[in-house]
Amino acid sequence: MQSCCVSGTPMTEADAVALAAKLKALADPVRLRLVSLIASSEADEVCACDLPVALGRSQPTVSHHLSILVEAGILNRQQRGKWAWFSLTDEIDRVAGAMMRPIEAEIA
Amino acid sequence: MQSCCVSGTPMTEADAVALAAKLKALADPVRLRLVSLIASSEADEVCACDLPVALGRSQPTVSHHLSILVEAGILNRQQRGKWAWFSLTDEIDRVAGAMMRPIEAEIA
DNA sequence: TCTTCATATCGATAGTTGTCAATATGAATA
DNA sequence: TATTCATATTGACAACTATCGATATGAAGA
Repeated sequence: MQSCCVSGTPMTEADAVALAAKLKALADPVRLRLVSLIASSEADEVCACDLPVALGRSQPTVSHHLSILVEAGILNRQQRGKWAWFSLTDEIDRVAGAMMRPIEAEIA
Repeated sequence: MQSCCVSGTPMTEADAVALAAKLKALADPVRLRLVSLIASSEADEVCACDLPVALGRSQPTVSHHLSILVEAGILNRQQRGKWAWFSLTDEIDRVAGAMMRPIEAEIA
């Protein structure tokens, strides 16, 4: 039994479906860069207005990806004046640290 | 800036593509259950022969998912006699521990 | 209210994915 | 070598996805 799985019991079908949904929301290069842009930004948030240029995608495409991340509970959306600002949810902020460090180390 | 991203530099496009590929390999309920079955098994490996019943999928479908996980560097394949045995790669074992521990701690 | 502009939604399209039945491959044994 | 049986591959199909141009929505300011 691997060190990760203290319980010794395999994931249920329902748990697998739930976790797969979250991973699927993250498993796209544009969405990973969105999360990464926010996580590495000075104020921990970004304005949607900057993203089409930053990501090299059309405005509808960026909007599509943002809504997927919000839907998955990964991003918060906040309207401020004309602009929409996005930040990481608390849940993802907690998980992200543990996830990204070893994976980034692996890739490097 | 979030705690996860010490560097303060957002992910490059190439890094995002590479990480997305790994996450995509994991972002499926059947494949998560495969990984989970192996990680929680007594001997840290499973025989392919048991998987169609365990997962409720056809033999070709299971074979398809196994090959995706092997291709992504998540599973090792070892032929022993007529049977094929699958285990987690060292890389994934390391990452899995880091990923799952905080998530399990969260749940507990 | 009317205009402006940021963002979301719609509609379409090309590419990808999960699934299974049928078949091929390949290893052990008689 | 011939047979058996576990696994992989093929072929097909329905469902889903990333993308963009065009258009709608909705908020701020004139």
